[in-house]
Parts: sequence; structure tokens; C-alpha cells
Amino acid sequence: MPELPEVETVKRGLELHVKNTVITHVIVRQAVLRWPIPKNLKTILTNSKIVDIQRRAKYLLLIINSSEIKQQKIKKINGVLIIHLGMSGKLQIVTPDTALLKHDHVDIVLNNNKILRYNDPRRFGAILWSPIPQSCTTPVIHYLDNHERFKHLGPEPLTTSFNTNYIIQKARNRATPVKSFIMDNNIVVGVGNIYATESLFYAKINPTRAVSTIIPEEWQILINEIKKILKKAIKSGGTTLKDFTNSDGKPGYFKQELAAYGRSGEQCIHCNHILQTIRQQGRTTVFCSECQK
DNA sequence: CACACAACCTGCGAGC
DNA sequence: TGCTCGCAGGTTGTGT
Repeated sequence: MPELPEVETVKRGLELHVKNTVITHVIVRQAVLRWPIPKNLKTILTNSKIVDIQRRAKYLLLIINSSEIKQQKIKKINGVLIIHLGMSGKLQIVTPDTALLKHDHVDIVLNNNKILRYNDPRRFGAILWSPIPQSCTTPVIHYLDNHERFKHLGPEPLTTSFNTNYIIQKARNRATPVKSFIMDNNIVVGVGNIYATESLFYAKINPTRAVSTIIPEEWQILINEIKKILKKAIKSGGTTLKDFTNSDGKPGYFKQELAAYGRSGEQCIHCNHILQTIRQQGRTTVFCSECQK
């Protein structure tokens, strides 16, 4: 379901509701998503405080730190609840009277009378726990750089680390088609099938081109388009194809701005030629063979 | 190492 | 109405 703009939208929507709340209860109805949900999740999270919510790649990070809670039983829990939405995951704020739906796998009940509810029909998503040593002083995001699921990840696309020099050095001597390359999390994170398709369309680069043949000027254009489109999509609240919703259950409005993705057989907005579909590494690519060289 | 592809799983729309 | 087929926003693990 979600690429970077959708996950960022969810993060921003959740922030107001969950930041500085205490978890009073946890219900796990389905023990396994892509991987098993930690067995002791309930023990870890109950009476713990959510001090912050962050995002790395398409992962949402709930920062948990309970050493501040002043109760009779003072818990010393320090760690990150790592949440991935996979293809079909949703994370929504609901109230206790909200009817339970099929695939509502996890409820995290908060002390503000709200519930953070995870729903994921395909179960490609993940909920993981990473403890952080009390002695750890580095920011959580950096601490997670060594985590099994994070250590291979490339830079965030909206930072200056994702730049022309970086990409040229990564692309050197490689034959990978440019579309697969920009969707590769080792190279840059957060760019999925929709935004890879769109940015190549606007950069007028054929998705099948081997990355070694792409010249610096083209990389510059492509990187700018990726950044531009991701930012624009975040402003629109992400793309809803059929069922993406933000944390309030509302869809995103970027779909109406898509120029290539989902428009196979329709006319190119630049030259009126018919957009074509091909398959690359098992994913659909739509492009204009006239504009994209 | 670099690359292609199957696998994980459910739901939905198209076509018969 | 109901069946089968193919496809869907992602990521990992395998095989060549």
C-alpha cells in the first residue's frame, strides 16, 4: 500500500494522538504478520509511554520510554516499536466503540480513550520490538542503523545525502534498469512502484535504461523529480489507489495527479501517444515510449 | 556480486 | 451467480 508519502502522512496524523500518551492495554489477535509479533509485546508496552513517533524509510517508529512514569511500579522500558504497513496495512486512531473489522490484528489502547489499531489483510506488514540500552545516548534513528532490518538501507530521498554524486558512484558499472535501481532500498529508500514510475515519466527517462548509460545531467533531473514528486504527494496526503487511508480514515488526494502510473492505454499528457505497460522485476511499469528516451 | 524471480497473503475486478 | 485468472502500494530469500 504505502510508499514514503503515505507512511509520512500516517506518521503526521498519528503524532497528535499518540505522542506523550501511556499505553494501558495491548490486544494481539493475530500473532504472525510477515514475522511473528514479539510474544512479550503486551508486557513490554503496558504502562509504557510513547514519547515520540518517527519514520525511517517506510517504517514507522514509536519511541517508547517509560523510565519517567511516576507510579508505584516504575518500569524501565526503553526501545522502539517498529511498524511496517507492507502492501495493505493501515494504522488508525479509533475509539473504544469502533466496530472490529476483519484483519484488525493489533490494538494498542491509550490512556486518552483512543486506540491505535493495526489492520492488514495481506499481512505483509510487520511489528517488531527493538530494545535500546538505557546507557544509549545516540538518537534512536542512528541507533537503529545497526538493526538487522535497517543496516542495509540507503539514504532518505528527501535529504542531501541523496544527490547526484552519490547516485553516480552507486550506478558505476551496473547494468540494472534504472527503474529497479531507484526502487532498490539499498540505493535509496521510500521510492516504490508509483513514485518510481512517475519520476521517470517526468524526467523523460526510459525505465529500461541500464543505469551505467545514464549521464550526470539525467541523474540530476531524475533526482530532482523524485524529490519534487515525493514532496508534492506528502502535501496531498499521499496516493489512495483503492484503500489507503491516513490515521483518521481519510484517503490521500495524489491519485488525480498521477501522469503515468495506472494510466496504461491512455494518452501521454505531453505528446498524446498511448502509454505502454511493461513488466520489470515482477512489477508493472507504465511509460511513454515517445517522451522517455 | 549483480540480477531475476518466487514467495509471503487476501481481495477485487474482469471475463467466461 | 459463481468460478478462475491475474493483478495489487513491499520486502526477503533463493537460484543462476
